[in-house]
Formats: sequence, structure tokens, C-alpha cells
Amino acid sequence: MARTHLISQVGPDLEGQEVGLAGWVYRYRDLGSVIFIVLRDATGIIQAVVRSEEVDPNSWEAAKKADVEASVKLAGVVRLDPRAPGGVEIRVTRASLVGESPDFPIKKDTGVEFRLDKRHLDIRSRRMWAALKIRAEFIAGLREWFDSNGFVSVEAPTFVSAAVEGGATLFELNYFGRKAYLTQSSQFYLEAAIFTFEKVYTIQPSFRAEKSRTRRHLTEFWHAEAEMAWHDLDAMMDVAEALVDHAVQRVYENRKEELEILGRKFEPPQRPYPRISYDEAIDIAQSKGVQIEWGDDMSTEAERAVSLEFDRPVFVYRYPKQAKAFYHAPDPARPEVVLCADLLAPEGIGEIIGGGQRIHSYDELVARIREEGLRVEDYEWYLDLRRYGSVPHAGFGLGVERTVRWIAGIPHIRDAVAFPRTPTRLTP
RNA sequence: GGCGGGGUAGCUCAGCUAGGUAGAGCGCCCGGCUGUUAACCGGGCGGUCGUGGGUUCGAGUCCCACCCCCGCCGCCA
Repeated sequence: MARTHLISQVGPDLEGQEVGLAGWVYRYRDLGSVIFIVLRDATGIIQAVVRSEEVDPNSWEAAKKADVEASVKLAGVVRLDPRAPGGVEIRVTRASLVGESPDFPIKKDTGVEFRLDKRHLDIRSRRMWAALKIRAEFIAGLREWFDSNGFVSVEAPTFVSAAVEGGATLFELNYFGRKAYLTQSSQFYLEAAIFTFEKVYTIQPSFRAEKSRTRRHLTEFWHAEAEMAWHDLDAMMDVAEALVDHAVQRVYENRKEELEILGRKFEPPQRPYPRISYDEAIDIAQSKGVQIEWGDDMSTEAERAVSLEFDRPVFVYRYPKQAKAFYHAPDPARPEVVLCADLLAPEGIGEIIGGGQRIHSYDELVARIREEGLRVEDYEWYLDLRRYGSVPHAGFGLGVERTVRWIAGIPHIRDAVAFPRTPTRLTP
């Protein structure tokens, strides 16, 4: 029995024609001498009708055993019928069972935790299918933009010997008897690579050993990072905006069906994205009744208040120095703030990008490391980048799952990735 | 790390305030059904009530300790 078509190719135009399909049983309804099998493949779903008097005994027996998520091959004639979901179905002429599926664990009335325990099976669901296709499209859009705008992709190591940001929590591991860590950002490696390629990017996981139990946090998340020589803060925001816009547009153009399945009514935001200062953001938050003082880092509540003021992503730039990591370049005109910017997604989603201009002077960088109480010797190779041909540069990191969560309207970040890692989840 | 919620059948939950023979829906198993839409109809199986201790004639229910899970905040992408 040959597979002649993918399900998405079976439409009204094929009425009366015999097709061979292969896939998995999405729904199964046995009425005695007629069986309805809703078949799923990578491309879509379609109803198949098996009638006892229309198929040979072997096919009938196969259809009887085609439980939910069994793999099957079906041959049949395409028919239009208003009673079929989508209006098109196939009248089965032959059926064979490829792999049985006795008592598939995921049924109706399953809770969030149970489905996460069975995530290796739950990714077969329409909901996860749609979310993961949107994610893949978004990542392809990021890569497409970088590749066509002069960026070279550079991969950084996952095993590292020291922190990028002092204070942030690292996963420690034993590296042949030495302490090593899982990377929390590829930034320092990308900074090294700008001296080779000027504009570089990477899309790879970062790890944070923070017990953050929220809808915005994973312990392992995919991090799209870019670093650009000869760029200042404004140029960095230009890059980030163009990148996000491109990838978002691509998802919007190519993943309409998937957004529909998720019930997401999404319109790509208009450019330009507003750019406001930290000072203005604090004013907005305070005017909305948020308890926050100049000098505090933006709280989740403050970010939400600010992002809800705009119908598109908004950059917040020039935070107080004490709220940001040591490598951020101070504003020469106002040394108490640094040349950084975060991009807040709309609808209260919050931060999806963090970045800014880096300190490129050796002396300044050493002074800031000492000021933060960090050990200069931990940053020896990083300091070399300021010893040899240092240039002004800037970069940023984008949280892939956070951005996908916004685009697809996914309530919890764990559903923006196939196999999420959270403080309590290591399986599957 | 702080605050809040929760752990009872394979799954989703009720029962706890006022201690008295452990329940429902779904699933599963068996049977029926020629147009179902996570079908429907009939029957059946199924639980050391998170763990340990205490009070009591009697504890899922009250008390103590512990473990685990979920959400929010902090931290960040």
C-alpha cells in the first residue's frame, strides 16, 4: 500500500480519486459496522470512513485495532461530505496497521502536570504541533534575517569556567575534576568574534540555575544573541527592531493555520517600536500606581504597566548603573545611567530582549569589575579583547521562548519549547 | 529566598467546616450499535486517601513533623 499523498494535499479537487495515506490515528469512533478514523500526519488531519462491507477482512481487522495514536496506512477514495470535519473525507478501500497503540495515555480530562510527564507523547497534539511549528518558523526567521544582513553565525561553548554576569546563578558540574559551569550567555564569546567578523550571532541554549517558578522562566532556554562592532546603543536598537520585525512577519505570513489552532489573533506590530528612557518608564509605572523608585530595577509589575501603555514592543533604555551588569557602558553625559536597552513585548508579556553598548576601554572595564566586587583574574581573556584593538560595540540577547510565547499567545513559557526544563522538571 | 494553593481510583475532581462501612465523571475491560464529530447505550473491574507519628472506641477528615507538586514575587531572556 503506497503513500501517494500527504493529508494537506487531499482537497475537494481530488474528489473521486483514490489516494494512499499514512499517519497516526487522531480520533477513533467505532459504530459497529462503520468505523470513523480521523487520521493525522505531519501536515494535517482528515476523516476516513471504513465500512465492513467495503473492505477485505484483513483491512477490517486492521481498522478494528486502530486505536488512538496507532500508526496506519489507509487507501481510499476522496469524497466530499458535509458531515466530515473540513468537508472532505476518504472512503477506505484498504487499511493496514503499522504500529499498534494500546491505551494511549493522553485522553480527555488530563491535567497540566500529567501532560508534561507525557510530553514526549503530547507533542503529537494539535496544540503542541501548532506551537512548535510557530517556534521553528520564528527561529528560521531570525536566522534568515541575520544571514542576509551581514552577520556570521558563531557557536560558543556550553561548558564555561566563569560567569558572564556576576551574581547570576550557574549550574556547576565536574569537568575532569575541575569546576565548570553551563553557559548562561554566549555574549563574551561573541564579543571576541566581532574582531574577526564585526557582526556575529548565535542561537543556542543558555542555562540559569535560578529557582524561578513563573510563566516566563526556564532553566534552559534558547538564546538568540548578536554582537556588533562599531555599533552604539541606537544602532543596537535598530538591529534588534529589524530582526524582531522580520521574524514576526515571517511567522505571520507562513503560520496562519497554526496561530488559528491556538486561537491567537495576532497582527504584527507596526514599526517603529517606541523608545523611552528608564526615567520615563518609571514615571509611567508610578502614574499607574506601581510602587517603584528611581534606581530600582524594573519590577515585573512595572514592566507590565509600561508595556500595557503601548500596542507594540517598546524599548526602555538607559537604566541606572546599579541595576545592570558590570560590562554595560556608562552614558558619558550622565554617568549614573548605562547605555543599555531592554525590549518589552506588548500585552504585559515583559522583557524579551536585553542588551546595550559594552565598555570598550580596558581601564574602565577593570574598574567596574573591581567596583562590583568581582575577581579581575576571572576575566583575563575577556580583558584581552580590550587590550588588542578594542572598538566600540554593542549587542543583545533575545529569549526565543519568551518571544514565541508572545507571538503565539501561549500562556506558559514551557509550551513554547518541546521539552521544557524548569527547576523541578528534568523528564522527559 | 518570601507569600499563597494543593497531594483521595489510570486521569480530572468531590468528600474535610461539624470524625462513623471511600464517591462521581472520564478512561479501561466485556457486550451492543451503518454517519460519528474527544459518539452513544448496557454491564463490570478499579483506591495502604503523599509519608511518619499522635489524639480517639473509631481518622481521608482533628493535632504534630516531614516530603513532594503548583502559582505569584524576587532574579533575569
